[in-house]
Amino acid sequence: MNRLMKPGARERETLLNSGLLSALGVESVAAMMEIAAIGNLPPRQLLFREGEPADMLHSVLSGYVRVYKLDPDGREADVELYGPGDLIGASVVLDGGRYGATAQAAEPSLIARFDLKRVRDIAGRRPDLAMALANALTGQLARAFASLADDRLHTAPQRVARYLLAQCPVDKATSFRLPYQKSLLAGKLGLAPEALSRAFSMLRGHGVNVRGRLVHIGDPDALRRI
Amino acid sequence: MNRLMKPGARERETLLNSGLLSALGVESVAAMMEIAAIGNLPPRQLLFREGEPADMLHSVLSGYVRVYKLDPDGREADVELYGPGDLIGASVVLDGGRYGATAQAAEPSLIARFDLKRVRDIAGRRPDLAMALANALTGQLARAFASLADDRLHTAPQRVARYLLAQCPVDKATSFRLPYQKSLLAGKLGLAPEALSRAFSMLRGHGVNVRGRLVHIGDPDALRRI
DNA sequence: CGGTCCTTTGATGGTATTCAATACACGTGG
DNA sequence: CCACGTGTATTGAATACCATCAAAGGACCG
Repeated sequence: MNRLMKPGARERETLLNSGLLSALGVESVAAMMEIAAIGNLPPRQLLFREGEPADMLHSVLSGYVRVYKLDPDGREADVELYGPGDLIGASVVLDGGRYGATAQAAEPSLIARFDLKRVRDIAGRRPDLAMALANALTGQLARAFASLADDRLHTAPQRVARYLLAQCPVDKATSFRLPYQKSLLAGKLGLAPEALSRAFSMLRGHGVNVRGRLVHIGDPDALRRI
Repeated sequence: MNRLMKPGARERETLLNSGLLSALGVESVAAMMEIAAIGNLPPRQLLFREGEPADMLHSVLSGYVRVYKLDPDGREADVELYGPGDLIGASVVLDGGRYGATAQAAEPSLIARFDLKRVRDIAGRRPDLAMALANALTGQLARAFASLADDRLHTAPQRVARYLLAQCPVDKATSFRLPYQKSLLAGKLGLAPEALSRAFSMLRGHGVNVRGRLVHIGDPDALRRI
Protein backbone atom coordinates (compact mmCIF):
# COMPACT_ATOMS: atom_id res chain seq x y z
CA MET A 1 0.00 0.00 0.00
CA ASN A 2 1.64 3.18 -1.11
CA ARG A 3 -0.06 5.89 0.87
CA LEU A 4 -2.20 5.45 3.92
CA MET A 5 -4.42 8.27 5.05
CA LYS A 6 -7.41 9.15 7.14
CA PRO A 7 -10.61 9.20 5.13
CA GLY A 8 -11.48 12.59 3.67
CA ALA A 9 -14.99 13.84 2.99
CA ARG A 10 -15.30 11.93 -0.27
CA GLU A 11 -14.07 8.65 1.19
CA ARG A 12 -16.35 8.99 4.20
CA GLU A 13 -19.27 9.44 1.87
CA THR A 14 -18.36 6.31 -0.09
CA LEU A 15 -17.80 4.32 3.07
CA LEU A 16 -21.18 5.35 4.44
CA ASN A 17 -22.87 3.78 1.44
CA SER A 18 -20.79 0.63 1.50
CA GLY A 19 -22.32 -2.70 2.34
CA LEU A 20 -20.73 -2.94 5.74
CA LEU A 21 -21.38 0.52 7.15
CA SER A 22 -24.73 1.36 5.58
CA ALA A 23 -26.69 -0.70 8.09
CA LEU A 24 -24.92 0.53 11.21
CA GLY A 25 -26.09 2.97 13.87
CA VAL A 26 -24.37 6.33 14.05
CA GLU A 27 -22.16 5.38 16.95
CA SER A 28 -20.84 2.25 15.31
CA VAL A 29 -20.28 4.20 12.12
CA ALA A 30 -18.27 6.74 14.07
CA ALA A 31 -16.24 4.02 15.76
CA MET A 32 -15.45 2.42 12.42
CA MET A 33 -14.62 5.74 10.77
CA GLU A 34 -12.24 6.36 13.61
CA ILE A 35 -10.14 3.34 12.76
CA ALA A 36 -10.46 3.48 8.96
CA ALA A 37 -7.39 4.00 6.83
CA ILE A 38 -7.65 4.70 3.12
CA GLY A 39 -5.18 3.37 0.63
CA ASN A 40 -4.62 3.85 -3.04
CA LEU A 41 -3.52 0.73 -4.87
CA PRO A 42 -1.85 0.40 -8.25
CA PRO A 43 -2.88 -2.56 -10.39
CA ARG A 44 -1.42 -5.91 -9.34
CA GLN A 45 -0.65 -4.70 -5.85
CA LEU A 46 -1.34 -7.36 -3.24
CA LEU A 47 -3.51 -6.55 -0.23
CA PHE A 48 -2.68 -9.73 1.60
CA ARG A 49 -1.36 -13.20 0.93
CA GLU A 50 -2.80 -16.59 1.69
CA GLY A 51 -1.30 -17.90 4.91
CA GLU A 52 -0.26 -14.55 6.36
CA PRO A 53 -1.48 -13.68 9.85
CA ALA A 54 -4.64 -11.65 9.33
CA ASP A 55 -4.49 -8.19 10.84
CA MET A 56 -6.65 -6.05 8.59
CA LEU A 57 -10.21 -5.97 7.33
CA HIS A 58 -10.59 -4.60 3.83
CA SER A 59 -13.38 -2.90 1.94
CA VAL A 60 -13.36 -1.72 -1.66
CA LEU A 61 -14.22 1.93 -2.33
CA SER A 62 -13.44 1.99 -6.03
CA GLY A 63 -11.83 -0.35 -8.50
CA TYR A 64 -11.80 -4.15 -8.29
CA VAL A 65 -10.01 -6.62 -6.09
CA ARG A 66 -9.44 -10.18 -7.15
CA VAL A 67 -9.18 -12.91 -4.53
CA TYR A 68 -7.54 -16.15 -5.53
CA LYS A 69 -5.84 -19.26 -4.29
CA LEU A 70 -2.54 -20.65 -5.42
CA ASP A 71 -1.47 -24.12 -6.41
CA PRO A 72 1.80 -25.52 -5.10
CA ASP A 73 3.08 -25.08 -8.66
CA GLY A 74 1.93 -21.52 -9.12
CA ARG A 75 -1.37 -21.76 -10.95
CA GLU A 76 -4.09 -19.43 -9.72
CA ALA A 77 -7.82 -19.93 -9.25
CA ASP A 78 -10.00 -16.90 -8.63
CA VAL A 79 -12.57 -17.41 -5.94
CA GLU A 80 -14.17 -13.98 -5.78
CA LEU A 81 -14.09 -10.56 -7.35
CA TYR A 82 -14.97 -7.55 -5.24
CA GLY A 83 -16.09 -4.15 -6.50
CA PRO A 84 -17.06 -0.77 -5.07
CA GLY A 85 -18.92 -1.06 -1.78
CA ASP A 86 -17.93 -4.67 -1.18
CA LEU A 87 -16.48 -5.97 2.02
CA ILE A 88 -13.66 -8.35 1.13
CA GLY A 89 -15.01 -11.52 2.64
CA ALA A 90 -11.70 -13.33 2.63
CA SER A 91 -10.32 -10.60 4.90
CA VAL A 92 -12.94 -11.23 7.56
CA VAL A 93 -10.84 -13.35 9.86
CA LEU A 94 -12.50 -12.96 13.22
CA ASP A 95 -10.63 -15.66 15.08
CA GLY A 96 -7.25 -14.02 14.73
CA GLY A 97 -6.05 -16.69 12.32
CA ARG A 98 -4.60 -16.36 8.85
CA TYR A 99 -5.90 -15.21 5.52
CA GLY A 100 -7.25 -18.09 3.50
CA ALA A 101 -6.55 -16.60 0.09
CA THR A 102 -4.61 -13.86 -1.66
CA ALA A 103 -6.10 -10.49 -2.61
CA GLN A 104 -4.81 -8.37 -5.45
CA ALA A 105 -5.97 -5.09 -6.95
CA ALA A 106 -7.09 -5.77 -10.49
CA GLU A 107 -6.98 -2.11 -11.45
CA PRO A 108 -6.13 1.17 -9.75
CA SER A 109 -8.26 0.93 -6.63
CA LEU A 110 -9.17 2.79 -3.51
CA ILE A 111 -9.69 0.66 -0.46
CA ALA A 112 -10.45 1.10 3.21
CA ARG A 113 -8.61 -0.90 5.85
CA PHE A 114 -9.66 -1.54 9.43
CA ASP A 115 -7.52 -3.05 12.14
CA LEU A 116 -9.04 -6.47 12.75
CA LYS A 117 -8.34 -6.53 16.46
CA ARG A 118 -10.18 -3.27 16.88
CA VAL A 119 -13.02 -4.43 14.68
CA ARG A 120 -13.40 -7.51 16.85
CA ASP A 121 -13.33 -5.29 19.85
CA ILE A 122 -16.04 -2.98 18.58
CA ALA A 123 -18.17 -5.86 17.31
CA GLY A 124 -17.90 -7.50 20.71
CA ARG A 125 -19.58 -4.49 22.23
CA ARG A 126 -21.90 -3.43 19.43
CA PRO A 127 -24.27 -6.05 18.06
CA ASP A 128 -25.13 -3.95 15.02
CA LEU A 129 -21.57 -4.27 13.74
CA ALA A 130 -21.39 -7.99 14.47
CA MET A 131 -24.72 -8.44 12.69
CA ALA A 132 -23.59 -6.35 9.74
CA LEU A 133 -20.55 -8.59 9.42
CA ALA A 134 -22.67 -11.72 9.68
CA ASN A 135 -25.05 -10.32 7.10
CA ALA A 136 -22.30 -9.51 4.66
CA LEU A 137 -20.91 -12.99 5.14
CA THR A 138 -24.21 -14.73 4.44
CA GLY A 139 -24.39 -12.86 1.17
CA GLN A 140 -20.88 -13.92 0.28
CA LEU A 141 -21.55 -17.50 1.25
CA ALA A 142 -24.62 -17.52 -0.96
CA ARG A 143 -22.57 -16.16 -3.83
CA ALA A 144 -19.85 -18.74 -3.28
CA PHE A 145 -22.44 -21.52 -3.27
CA ALA A 146 -23.91 -20.13 -6.45
CA SER A 147 -20.51 -20.11 -8.15
CA LEU A 148 -19.80 -23.63 -7.03
CA ALA A 149 -23.09 -24.94 -8.35
CA ASP A 150 -22.76 -22.91 -11.52
CA ASP A 151 -19.31 -24.41 -12.18
CA ARG A 152 -20.59 -27.90 -11.67
CA LEU A 153 -23.84 -27.63 -13.57
CA HIS A 154 -23.24 -25.35 -16.52
CA THR A 155 -20.96 -25.21 -19.53
CA ALA A 156 -18.89 -22.18 -20.37
CA PRO A 157 -21.43 -20.60 -22.75
CA GLN A 158 -24.17 -21.17 -20.18
CA ARG A 159 -22.17 -19.53 -17.43
CA VAL A 160 -21.43 -16.56 -19.64
CA ALA A 161 -25.07 -16.29 -20.67
CA ARG A 162 -26.15 -16.31 -17.04
CA TYR A 163 -23.63 -13.63 -16.21
CA LEU A 164 -24.85 -11.43 -19.01
CA LEU A 165 -28.47 -11.87 -17.99
CA ALA A 166 -27.58 -10.93 -14.44
CA GLN A 167 -26.08 -7.70 -15.75
CA CYS A 168 -29.16 -6.60 -17.67
CA PRO A 169 -32.20 -7.03 -15.43
CA VAL A 170 -34.53 -5.67 -18.10
CA ASP A 171 -36.21 -8.30 -20.22
CA LYS A 172 -35.54 -6.73 -23.60
CA ALA A 173 -32.69 -5.89 -25.91
CA THR A 174 -30.00 -3.95 -24.07
CA SER A 175 -26.46 -2.73 -24.36
CA PHE A 176 -23.98 -2.25 -21.57
CA ARG A 177 -20.31 -2.09 -20.77
CA LEU A 178 -18.40 -4.83 -19.01
CA PRO A 179 -17.13 -3.34 -15.75
CA TYR A 180 -13.65 -4.89 -16.12
CA GLN A 181 -11.50 -6.62 -18.65
CA LYS A 182 -12.38 -9.95 -20.09
CA SER A 183 -9.52 -11.84 -18.54
CA LEU A 184 -10.90 -10.83 -15.14
CA LEU A 185 -14.37 -11.96 -16.11
CA ALA A 186 -12.92 -15.24 -17.31
CA GLY A 187 -11.28 -15.81 -13.94
CA LYS A 188 -14.45 -14.93 -12.10
CA LEU A 189 -16.36 -17.49 -14.14
CA GLY A 190 -13.70 -20.12 -13.65
CA LEU A 191 -12.64 -20.13 -17.27
CA ALA A 192 -9.43 -19.65 -19.20
CA PRO A 193 -9.56 -16.41 -21.23
CA GLU A 194 -9.66 -18.47 -24.41
CA ALA A 195 -12.74 -20.29 -23.23
CA LEU A 196 -14.50 -17.01 -22.52
CA SER A 197 -13.63 -15.79 -25.96
CA ARG A 198 -15.02 -18.92 -27.55
CA ALA A 199 -18.14 -18.69 -25.44
CA PHE A 200 -18.74 -15.15 -26.66
CA SER A 201 -18.30 -16.19 -30.25
CA MET A 202 -20.75 -19.06 -29.82
CA LEU A 203 -23.27 -16.71 -28.21
CA ARG A 204 -23.06 -14.51 -31.29
CA GLY A 205 -25.44 -16.97 -32.84
CA HIS A 206 -27.89 -16.24 -30.03
CA GLY A 207 -28.20 -12.51 -30.25
CA VAL A 208 -25.10 -11.47 -28.34
CA ASN A 209 -22.69 -8.99 -29.84
CA VAL A 210 -19.42 -8.01 -28.24
CA ARG A 211 -17.01 -5.32 -29.35
CA GLY A 212 -14.34 -4.51 -26.82
CA ARG A 213 -16.11 -4.05 -23.52
CA LEU A 214 -19.40 -3.18 -25.18
CA VAL A 215 -21.99 -5.93 -25.07
CA HIS A 216 -25.30 -5.95 -26.87
CA ILE A 217 -27.98 -8.44 -25.91
CA GLY A 218 -30.45 -8.85 -28.75
CA ASP A 219 -32.72 -11.51 -27.28
CA PRO A 220 -32.61 -12.19 -23.52
CA ASP A 221 -35.09 -15.03 -23.89
CA ALA A 222 -32.84 -16.85 -26.31
CA LEU A 223 -29.98 -16.47 -23.82
CA ARG A 224 -32.08 -17.93 -21.08
CA ARG A 225 -32.67 -21.02 -23.17
CA ILE A 226 -28.97 -21.77 -23.82
CA MET B 1 -39.81 -33.17 10.07
CA ASN B 2 -41.63 -35.99 11.76
CA ARG B 3 -41.40 -35.22 15.43
CA LEU B 4 -40.48 -31.93 17.00
CA MET B 5 -39.49 -31.80 20.62
CA LYS B 6 -37.74 -29.80 23.27
CA PRO B 7 -34.13 -30.81 23.71
CA GLY B 8 -33.56 -33.46 26.36
CA ALA B 9 -30.41 -33.84 28.43
CA ARG B 10 -28.53 -35.68 25.71
CA GLU B 11 -29.44 -33.16 23.02
CA ARG B 12 -28.54 -30.24 25.26
CA GLU B 13 -25.16 -31.81 25.82
CA THR B 14 -24.57 -32.19 22.08
CA LEU B 15 -25.78 -28.67 21.38
CA LEU B 16 -23.42 -27.24 23.98
CA ASN B 17 -20.46 -28.71 22.12
CA SER B 18 -21.68 -27.62 18.70
CA GLY B 19 -19.83 -24.98 16.76
CA LEU B 20 -22.44 -22.32 17.27
CA LEU B 21 -23.13 -22.60 20.99
CA SER B 22 -19.73 -23.61 22.30
CA ALA B 23 -18.40 -20.05 22.23
CA LEU B 24 -21.40 -18.36 23.81
CA GLY B 25 -21.84 -16.97 27.29
CA VAL B 26 -24.20 -18.79 29.61
CA GLU B 27 -27.06 -16.35 29.10
CA SER B 28 -26.95 -16.58 25.33
CA VAL B 29 -26.75 -20.34 25.59
CA ALA B 30 -29.84 -20.31 27.77
CA ALA B 31 -31.67 -18.04 25.35
CA MET B 32 -30.84 -20.32 22.44
CA MET B 33 -31.74 -23.48 24.34
CA GLU B 34 -35.05 -21.86 25.09
CA ILE B 35 -35.97 -21.64 21.42
CA ALA B 36 -34.35 -24.87 20.24
CA ALA B 37 -36.48 -27.62 18.77
CA ILE B 38 -35.08 -31.06 18.06
CA GLY B 39 -36.14 -33.11 15.09
CA ASN B 40 -35.44 -36.61 13.91
CA LEU B 41 -35.06 -36.92 10.16
CA PRO B 42 -35.31 -40.03 8.00
CA PRO B 43 -32.93 -40.23 5.04
CA ARG B 44 -33.85 -38.09 2.06
CA GLN B 45 -36.08 -35.83 4.13
CA LEU B 46 -35.80 -32.20 3.10
CA LEU B 47 -35.10 -29.53 5.72
CA PHE B 48 -35.78 -26.64 3.39
CA ARG B 49 -35.96 -25.88 -0.27
CA GLU B 50 -34.15 -23.31 -2.35
CA GLY B 51 -36.38 -20.27 -2.81
CA GLU B 52 -38.59 -20.84 0.22
CA PRO B 53 -38.93 -17.99 2.72
CA ALA B 54 -36.34 -18.69 5.40
CA ASP B 55 -37.81 -19.08 8.87
CA MET B 56 -35.53 -21.55 10.62
CA LEU B 57 -31.87 -21.87 11.48
CA HIS B 58 -30.56 -25.43 11.48
CA SER B 59 -27.74 -27.23 13.21
CA VAL B 60 -26.74 -30.87 12.87
CA LEU B 61 -26.55 -32.97 16.02
CA SER B 62 -25.94 -36.32 14.39
CA GLY B 63 -25.98 -37.68 10.88
CA TYR B 64 -25.24 -35.73 7.71
CA VAL B 65 -27.09 -33.06 5.80
CA ARG B 66 -26.42 -32.41 2.16
CA VAL B 67 -26.98 -28.94 0.75
CA TYR B 68 -27.38 -28.64 -2.99
CA LYS B 69 -28.66 -26.48 -5.78
CA LEU B 70 -30.95 -27.52 -8.58
CA ASP B 71 -30.76 -26.97 -12.29
CA PRO B 72 -33.88 -25.90 -14.18
CA ASP B 73 -33.86 -29.44 -15.60
CA GLY B 74 -33.47 -31.25 -12.30
CA ARG B 75 -29.76 -31.99 -12.02
CA GLU B 76 -28.27 -31.43 -8.60
CA ALA B 77 -24.94 -29.97 -7.50
CA ASP B 78 -23.87 -30.38 -3.91
CA VAL B 79 -22.38 -27.26 -2.39
CA GLU B 80 -21.76 -28.41 1.16
CA LEU B 81 -22.05 -31.39 3.44
CA TYR B 82 -22.69 -30.82 7.13
CA GLY B 83 -21.98 -33.25 9.95
CA PRO B 84 -22.38 -33.40 13.72
CA GLY B 85 -21.80 -30.04 15.38
CA ASP B 86 -22.11 -28.05 12.16
CA LEU B 87 -24.28 -25.02 11.74
CA ILE B 88 -25.98 -25.29 8.37
CA GLY B 89 -24.60 -22.17 6.72
CA ALA B 90 -27.19 -22.06 3.99
CA SER B 91 -29.86 -21.73 6.67
CA VAL B 92 -28.29 -18.58 8.12
CA VAL B 93 -30.54 -16.08 6.41
CA LEU B 94 -30.32 -13.02 8.60
CA ASP B 95 -32.08 -10.58 6.33
CA GLY B 96 -35.39 -12.39 6.35
CA GLY B 97 -34.97 -13.46 2.74
CA ARG B 98 -35.14 -16.89 1.19
CA TYR B 99 -33.03 -20.00 1.38
CA GLY B 100 -30.44 -20.07 -1.36
CA ALA B 101 -30.19 -23.83 -1.61
CA THR B 102 -31.93 -27.06 -0.64
CA ALA B 103 -31.00 -29.12 2.41
CA GLN B 104 -31.63 -32.83 2.67
CA ALA B 105 -30.78 -35.40 5.32
CA ALA B 106 -28.34 -37.85 3.79
CA GLU B 107 -28.92 -40.44 6.51
CA PRO B 108 -31.05 -40.73 9.63
CA SER B 109 -30.19 -37.48 11.39
CA LEU B 110 -30.91 -35.50 14.48
CA ILE B 111 -31.03 -31.77 14.00
CA ALA B 112 -31.76 -28.67 16.04
CA ARG B 113 -33.90 -25.87 14.68
CA PHE B 114 -34.11 -22.28 15.86
CA ASP B 115 -36.69 -19.73 14.82
CA LEU B 116 -34.75 -17.26 12.69
CA LYS B 117 -36.71 -14.21 13.80
CA ARG B 118 -35.93 -14.99 17.39
CA VAL B 119 -32.30 -15.70 16.59
CA ARG B 120 -32.04 -12.30 14.92
CA ASP B 121 -33.71 -10.81 17.93
CA ILE B 122 -31.29 -12.38 20.40
CA ALA B 123 -28.27 -11.64 18.23
CA GLY B 124 -29.38 -8.01 18.00
CA ARG B 125 -29.05 -7.75 21.76
CA ARG B 126 -26.18 -10.12 22.45
CA PRO B 127 -22.97 -9.54 20.54
CA ASP B 128 -21.57 -12.93 21.50
CA LEU B 129 -24.26 -14.67 19.46
CA ALA B 130 -23.84 -12.32 16.52
CA MET B 131 -20.10 -12.90 16.65
CA ALA B 132 -20.52 -16.65 16.91
CA LEU B 133 -22.66 -16.53 13.78
CA ALA B 134 -20.13 -14.36 11.98
CA ASN B 135 -17.37 -16.70 13.06
CA ALA B 136 -19.15 -19.79 11.84
CA LEU B 137 -19.81 -18.04 8.55
CA THR B 138 -16.17 -17.07 7.99
CA GLY B 139 -15.25 -20.71 8.41
CA GLN B 140 -17.88 -21.75 5.91
CA LEU B 141 -16.81 -19.09 3.46
CA ALA B 142 -13.23 -20.28 3.72
CA ARG B 143 -14.36 -23.84 3.05
CA ALA B 144 -16.44 -22.76 0.07
CA PHE B 145 -13.48 -20.85 -1.35
CA ALA B 146 -11.30 -23.89 -0.83
CA SER B 147 -13.79 -26.11 -2.68
CA LEU B 148 -14.05 -23.65 -5.52
CA ALA B 149 -10.29 -23.44 -5.94
CA ASP B 150 -9.93 -27.19 -5.53
CA ASP B 151 -12.46 -27.80 -8.30
CA ARG B 152 -10.70 -25.44 -10.62
CA LEU B 153 -7.13 -26.48 -9.92
CA HIS B 154 -7.13 -30.19 -9.32
CA THR B 155 -8.15 -33.33 -11.16
CA ALA B 156 -10.42 -35.94 -9.64
CA PRO B 157 -7.62 -38.18 -8.30
CA GLN B 158 -5.93 -35.13 -6.81
CA ARG B 159 -9.09 -33.99 -5.07
CA VAL B 160 -9.65 -37.45 -3.69
CA ALA B 161 -6.06 -37.68 -2.53
CA ARG B 162 -6.36 -34.34 -0.75
CA TYR B 163 -9.57 -35.44 0.91
CA LEU B 164 -7.96 -38.64 2.14
CA LEU B 165 -4.93 -36.78 3.48
CA ALA B 166 -7.21 -34.39 5.32
CA GLN B 167 -8.86 -37.38 7.02
CA CYS B 168 -5.63 -38.89 8.33
CA PRO B 169 -3.56 -36.13 9.92
CA VAL B 170 -0.80 -38.55 10.89
CA ASP B 171 2.07 -38.78 8.45
CA LYS B 172 2.29 -42.54 8.25
CA ALA B 173 0.33 -45.52 7.02
CA THR B 174 -3.21 -45.47 8.41
CA SER B 175 -6.59 -47.04 8.05
CA PHE B 176 -9.94 -45.39 8.64
CA ARG B 177 -13.59 -45.57 7.75
CA LEU B 178 -15.31 -43.15 5.40
CA PRO B 179 -17.93 -41.35 7.47
CA TYR B 180 -20.60 -41.66 4.77
CA GLN B 181 -21.27 -43.47 1.55
CA LYS B 182 -19.21 -42.93 -1.54
CA SER B 183 -21.94 -41.31 -3.57
CA LEU B 184 -22.10 -38.60 -0.91
CA LEU B 185 -18.37 -38.14 -1.00
CA ALA B 186 -18.51 -37.92 -4.77
CA GLY B 187 -21.06 -35.13 -4.55
CA LYS B 188 -19.03 -33.30 -1.96
CA LEU B 189 -16.00 -33.40 -4.23
CA GLY B 190 -17.99 -32.30 -7.23
CA LEU B 191 -17.68 -35.61 -9.02
CA ALA B 192 -20.01 -38.14 -10.52
CA PRO B 193 -19.90 -41.40 -8.52
CA GLU B 194 -18.22 -43.10 -11.46
CA ALA B 195 -15.41 -40.57 -11.43
CA LEU B 196 -14.83 -41.16 -7.73
CA SER B 197 -14.67 -44.88 -8.36
CA ARG B 198 -12.11 -44.41 -11.10
CA ALA B 199 -10.10 -42.07 -8.94
CA PHE B 200 -9.96 -44.69 -6.20
CA SER B 201 -8.83 -47.36 -8.60
CA MET B 202 -6.10 -45.10 -9.98
CA LEU B 203 -4.94 -44.30 -6.44
CA ARG B 204 -4.54 -48.02 -5.84
CA GLY B 205 -1.28 -47.66 -7.67
CA HIS B 206 -0.20 -45.10 -5.07
CA GLY B 207 -0.70 -47.03 -1.88
CA VAL B 208 -4.42 -46.54 -1.39
CA ASN B 209 -6.63 -49.50 -0.74
CA VAL B 210 -10.41 -49.30 -0.50
CA ARG B 211 -12.81 -52.03 0.48
CA GLY B 212 -16.30 -50.84 1.20
CA ARG B 213 -15.97 -47.87 3.50
CA LEU B 214 -12.59 -49.02 4.78
CA VAL B 215 -9.65 -47.05 3.44
CA HIS B 216 -6.02 -47.89 3.92
CA ILE B 217 -3.36 -45.30 3.16
CA GLY B 218 -0.04 -46.99 2.62
CA ASP B 219 2.12 -43.99 1.76
CA PRO B 220 0.85 -40.48 2.60
CA ASP B 221 3.87 -38.89 0.94
CA ALA B 222 3.10 -40.57 -2.35
CA LEU B 223 -0.44 -39.25 -2.10
CA ARG B 224 0.81 -35.76 -1.52
CA ARG B 225 2.79 -35.94 -4.74
CA ILE B 226 -0.17 -36.91 -6.96
C1' DC C 1 3.86 5.69 -34.25
C1' DG C 2 5.64 1.85 -31.70
C1' DG C 3 5.41 -1.24 -28.13
C1' DT C 4 3.02 -3.91 -24.71
C1' DC C 5 -0.70 -6.20 -23.15
C1' DC C 6 -5.04 -8.20 -24.09
C1' DT C 7 -7.88 -10.90 -27.01
C1' DT C 8 -8.99 -14.03 -30.60
C1' DT C 9 -8.48 -18.23 -33.33
C1' DG C 10 -6.71 -22.82 -34.39
C1' DA C 11 -5.10 -27.51 -33.19
C1' DT C 12 -4.50 -30.99 -29.73
C1' DG C 13 -4.78 -33.82 -25.66
C1' DG C 14 -6.38 -34.77 -21.23
C1' DT C 15 -10.25 -35.25 -18.24
C1' DA C 16 -14.82 -35.86 -16.74
C1' DT C 17 -19.74 -36.89 -18.00
C1' DT C 18 -23.05 -39.82 -19.67
C1' DC C 19 -25.24 -44.12 -20.68
C1' DA C 20 -25.45 -48.89 -20.07
C1' DA C 21 -24.52 -53.20 -18.04
C1' DT C 22 -22.50 -55.96 -14.48
C1' DA C 23 -20.96 -56.91 -9.88
C1' DC C 24 -21.23 -56.25 -5.09
C1' DA C 25 -23.09 -55.18 -0.28
C1' DC C 26 -26.45 -55.07 2.89
C1' DG C 27 -30.78 -55.78 5.17
C1' DT C 28 -35.06 -58.59 5.06
C1' DG C 29 -37.68 -62.45 5.32
C1' DG C 30 -38.10 -67.17 4.48
C1' DC D 1 -28.43 -69.69 7.76
C1' DC D 2 -29.31 -68.93 3.31
C1' DA D 3 -31.90 -66.81 -0.50
C1' DC D 4 -33.46 -62.79 -2.28
C1' DG D 5 -34.03 -58.02 -3.64
C1' DT D 6 -32.90 -53.24 -3.55
C1' DG D 7 -29.83 -49.87 -3.72
C1' DT D 8 -24.87 -48.86 -4.27
C1' DA D 9 -20.51 -49.37 -6.57
C1' DT D 10 -17.63 -50.67 -10.42
C1' DT D 11 -16.27 -51.10 -15.23
C1' DG D 12 -16.44 -50.13 -20.12
C1' DA D 13 -17.17 -47.30 -24.33
C1' DA D 14 -18.42 -43.11 -26.52
C1' DT D 15 -18.82 -38.27 -26.31
C1' DA D 16 -18.43 -33.52 -24.87
C1' DC D 17 -16.04 -30.14 -22.81
C1' DC D 18 -12.21 -27.34 -21.49
C1' DA D 19 -7.18 -26.38 -20.72
C1' DT D 20 -3.10 -25.78 -22.93
C1' DC D 21 0.14 -24.39 -26.38
C1' DA D 22 1.20 -21.54 -30.20
C1' DA D 23 0.58 -17.80 -33.23
C1' DA D 24 -1.72 -13.95 -35.18
C1' DG D 25 -4.66 -10.00 -34.70
C1' DG D 26 -6.28 -5.64 -32.06
C1' DA D 27 -6.63 -2.21 -28.53
C1' DC D 28 -4.70 1.13 -25.84
C1' DC D 29 -1.12 4.26 -24.03
C1' DG D 30 2.84 6.55 -24.03
